[in-house]
This record gives sequence, C-alpha cells and structure tokens, in this order.
Amino acid sequence: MEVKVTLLGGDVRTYDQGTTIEQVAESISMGLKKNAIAGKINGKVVDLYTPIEEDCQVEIVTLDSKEGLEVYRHSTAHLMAQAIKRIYGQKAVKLGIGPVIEDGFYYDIDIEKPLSVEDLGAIEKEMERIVKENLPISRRVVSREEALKIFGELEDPLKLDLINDLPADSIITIYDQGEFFDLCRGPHLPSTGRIKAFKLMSVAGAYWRGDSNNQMLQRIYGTAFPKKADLEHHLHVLEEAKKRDHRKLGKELELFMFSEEAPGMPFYLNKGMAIRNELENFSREQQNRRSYQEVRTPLMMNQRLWEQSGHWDHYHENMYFTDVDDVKFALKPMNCPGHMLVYKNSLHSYRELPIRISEFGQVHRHEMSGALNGMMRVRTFCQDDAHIFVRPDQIEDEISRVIDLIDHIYQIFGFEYKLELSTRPEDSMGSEELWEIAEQSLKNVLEKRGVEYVLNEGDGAFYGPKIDFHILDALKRSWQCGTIQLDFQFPEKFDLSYIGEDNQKHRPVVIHRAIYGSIDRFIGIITEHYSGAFPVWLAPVQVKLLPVSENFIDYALQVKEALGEAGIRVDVDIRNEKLGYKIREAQLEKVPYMLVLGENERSSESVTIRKRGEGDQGMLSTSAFIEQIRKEIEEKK
RNA sequence: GCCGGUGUAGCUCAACUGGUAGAGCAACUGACUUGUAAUCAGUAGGUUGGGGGUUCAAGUCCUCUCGCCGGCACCA
Repeated sequence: MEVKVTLLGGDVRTYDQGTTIEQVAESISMGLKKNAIAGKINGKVVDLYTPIEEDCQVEIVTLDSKEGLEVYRHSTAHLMAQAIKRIYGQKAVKLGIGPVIEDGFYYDIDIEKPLSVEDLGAIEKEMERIVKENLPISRRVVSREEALKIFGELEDPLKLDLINDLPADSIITIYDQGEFFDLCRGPHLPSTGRIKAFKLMSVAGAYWRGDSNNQMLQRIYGTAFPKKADLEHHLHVLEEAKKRDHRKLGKELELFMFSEEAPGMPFYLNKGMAIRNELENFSREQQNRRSYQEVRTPLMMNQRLWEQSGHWDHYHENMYFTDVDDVKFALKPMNCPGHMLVYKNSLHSYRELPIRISEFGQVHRHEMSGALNGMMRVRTFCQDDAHIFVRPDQIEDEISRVIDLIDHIYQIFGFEYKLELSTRPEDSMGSEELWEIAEQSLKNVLEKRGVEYVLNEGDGAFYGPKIDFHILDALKRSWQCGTIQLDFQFPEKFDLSYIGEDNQKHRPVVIHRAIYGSIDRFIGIITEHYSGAFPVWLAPVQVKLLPVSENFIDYALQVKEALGEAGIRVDVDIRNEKLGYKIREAQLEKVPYMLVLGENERSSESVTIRKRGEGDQGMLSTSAFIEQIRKEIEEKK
C-alpha cells in the first residue's frame, strides 16, 4: 500500500504506508533529517517516529519553528522531572503537570522536601547527565485501565486525577525515556541527547490545578533554547529588564518611596510628583478640550451608599471600613457612586447629554498582601476616572470618542496597544437583556472601527461589559491600562434620569472610563518603558546647571532664574566639585539637558549644552536655548 | 491569603562551621579653584526589621511577628 503525502511546498510524494515522518524528512534531504525534531500530520504536531497511515499533508517541524521550540521545551520539562526523580527518589516525587510557557516551561511536583534555588544546581547537573546518556524517547499507547494501574502502582494521585479527568474517548499515551516515564500527550524529541541549552530559573508554590482549595505543589520554572547563545541572550534580556525595574529606578531617581507604615501605599517624592503632575495636566487638558467637567468627591462616604451601589455585595472584602460617631463609613474603592450623586445633584435635560464627569480620584482597595508589587499593584492609587451619562442613542458614538481620546494619549508615549472585550461575569447584577444590549454595543463600536480585539468571556465588571486597553511597553510586555465600561445598572440603582423631548423622565446610560487607569501604575510602566530617561516634558529635572567652578555660581543662579521664569524645572549643582564629577552625576540622574557655565558663557550670556545620550552640543545664547527647550516640552517629544 | 526566599550604616554589599559588626559610595570637615562620566585627606555614621527564647557568648541557631522579593491564588 502506498500513501500520497503533500509536503509543505505543495509537492506530492508517494511513500509506502507506515513510512515515518523521519524517513520523509530523510527523503527530502539529510540536512532536514538532522534538524527535524517532530512532524505535523494534517496540522497536528506528532513525534518524528510516527508512521504515516493514509494520504495526508505532512510538515517537518524543526527547532526554528514555534512548535519545534515547544516540543523542545516540553521535553526539557520531562528531562527535569526525570532528574528530580533520580535525585529525590521515584516515589518521593509525585508529578503534576509540566507544560510549556512563554520563554520556557515548568513542572509542578509534590515532594516533601521544600526545594529552594540552591537545589536547582544539583538538578541541572543530573539533567546534563541524562542528556549525555542520550536516552531514546518513545511513545506508547495505553488503555485507561493500564494507565490507572501504572500510576496506581507509582502511588501518584496527581496523575490518577488527570487520567480520571480525561474524556472517555481520548487516546492515553505514555512517554518513556530510560527508567523514566510520564503520562503525556506529547510529542517529544526523539532522544534526550537533543537538548542543548537549558537553565532552571526559580521555585515557587502553585496550587494543584490552579485552585486555591487544593494542595500546594512546588513549581520549578526553567527555560531552554536550541543554542547556548540563545540561552545567554535570553538571560541577558532578563538582566536588562531588571535594570529597568521601576522599584529600583524609583528609589535611585528619588521618584517615590514605600514605608512599612503603609504597605502597598506609595509616597511621592518631589521628583515623582513632578511626573505625576505632568501626566495629570496633560490628561486634564485633553479632557477639557472634549467637554469633560472635572470634579472631586469625598474619599470616604457612608456605608449605605456602598450597599446601594452593590459594592457591599460584590466588593466588600476589598474595601476599608471605619466607624466614627457610630456611623459606618467606607473608603471609596471606586469613584462611580460619588459621580452618581453629582449627577443627581441637579435636573438634566436630554439636550445636555452626554454629560462627562471626570475626577482624578484617589481610591483604596485592600489587595491581598501577596499581590502587592511596587507601583504595579498597590492598595491606594489615583484613577483618571470619568463617568459619561448618555442617552441610549449616543452610546456608540460616545464610546468611539473615548477610544479616540485614549488613542491620542497613548501615542504621545509611543505605546502600541491591544484591545480586549470582556463580557458578563458569573457574579454580576442586572438582567440578561441589558447585558446583551451592552455587549452588543461594544462589539458594534469595535467592528465599525475595524479594530482587532480579543474576546474575554466572563471577565467583565459586575455592572457591565468592558473594553480594556493593553499597552505594550519598550520590552513588549503587556499592561492593562485604559478601560471603557458600559453600565445600565447604576442608573437603575441610583434612579438616574433626564427629561426627554417628550417632557418625561428617561433613564440615561453610564459609560465608565479611564485612560492611564491608575496613574501610579502608569508611572511604574513609563519608568520602565523609558528606563528612567524620561522625555523632557516629563523629566523631574529638565535642565541641570553645572558651573565650572565656584566663581560661576552667580552666573548659574542668574541662568536658573531665567529658566525658572520660563516654567522650566531647573537645578543647579553648586557643590565645590570638578566639572567631570558634576556631569557624571547629572548623567546618572538621567537629566535631559546639562548646561555647562564658565567664563565663555558668562561673557556672552549663553550656555553650553550637553544633551543626555548625545553629549556636547555646543554653545547657544540663553534665550535661544529657552526657546528651543520650550518648544520641545510643548511638543512632548 | 498560600509556598519558598530575604531583611546588616542613607545606598550597594562583606562578616568561615556561634567568639569585639566591616568596606565602597553618599554625608560632614579641610585642602585644591576646577571646561565635558568619579581630586585628595580626615571625621562621623549601627539596639544587624521588631518581640521572645537557646547559649558563657547570637547578625549567625530556634520561635513569633512585620516588611520586601519570586511565584500561586486574587485582580471590581
């Protein structure tokens, strides 16, 4: 019997039935056979030793492809599991799951001994030994009964749990390599000798099957690459990312601080405050142009307001409460209820809508201690929040306008972004129909604009579906910032109305939206994005004056006054130090402009410019420099 | 919240198996009077996160607790 095999390029070749993928590769070229690590039959990734039984499309998978790399890393996870079993004992180690993840893999294991990073070296050594043994990796199909028996004998409850959860019709396979075997769908590399470069990164706790009601296993993270150089490169990238860590830079550049006295609550130092004010002012200015009305509502309000809004039912574990004069108050975790009260403060005509109420609102949320992370996850933060009250016929238009605004603001920072649409969660309020309408409106807007988006089922807010903006920073990491949420619930809860053309009361719809999301977190993100070297408009100190010696301090102070008067944030280094020393320090502070001031400059009322990252720019009259930098600040370059 | 790690001068880090807490930078004082990434010398700086314990003796061992870090869970 012969089978027709369609290859990647479209070539059709004929082989004997039972020919393996590897043999197909060999028939194409010896080079391909050497690089092949797996195959694809009709798009499904399979082992190299898989026989071809019928006419099909075949693709040879090499390490250059995403699938190839995944197979490679998956096999490295098995390699690690084998090494761990060798070191700690076959039965002392119960294996959970060992999947491939972005940049590597992990394996969850149940083992009595608490592992720490110090143990990883020994495991790596054993892994290298197994690589040298070059054990063939082979697949075998077993019946459910056999599988249960095998892992029953091994006393591995985790694997039994997995087997029991497999659908009735699934083909159960076990992969063998030497004395080690593992329940696994595969595919895998043909042998352990193919693994060249790997490193175990860390250990962590992880709940079995991701459920905090289950036992906690120990998870070991690792990474693997086809070449040593790729691994080195990856580790280097991680090192570089570490240098940009906003917690480190925030401390070094004196932007903000934290104290044990208020865990998860940032303190803004003067320099961080400068950045924050710029961000706020930029956003404020953009919103003013678009007819937003800025307000400020109390940080703390009567608990009954939160009962009315539904926060008590849906959010109270995350809220801070207080009890004063026998009255229960809650610190606001969101600004919405306050804005509802503002809306209700006066009567509204249909002609006024949309009414756009904005606030830089400080909110408090009691995040779990383990969730806190620098500025990225805090317990109090400032939202650049707004609630837009619209007529039903204005919904889609207004949402589109908000998308324009967010787009405009993000492009100033050079952020690309992705959109996600999140729909009704399990714990939600309101009727099915309203949710339906709300979700459809959001979809309509996205589709009309022709933008791509990811659908996130069940991830909406408890009061409505939302569109989230995920920005990509300079290191291509994704952060959720902006959000647009459509809400039919609060208008009901707060009995909001406007007077329509027909002189009757009508129910408005609320659009919740944020652009930076949390200003605090946004500062964290841009600190890493710019690696602390903020563009001039954001830089805490825009210009640093460096008098060449004490003799020129007077002149420096004169220049300082001129710059200060022009609204430029300026600092003078009046210390009795050499110029080189002052430059070095200003450079480490990542100040965008340094002005060297000495005899030449004083006599001509000018400054010598040294630009961050570019060095000496020559001499310019003080007034010309002011004009130049003001333009740069204005343009937010 | 859970698992593991960690906490020493303002900052970055030392201190072998328990035996007098130390360095660099910063700060302060003085000298030098400075032209594009660190001038020299001197001085001061600590209840080793906090409480309790073991010991002749604790930064080091045990215990409780707080913060932080890496994950997990959570993330309206």
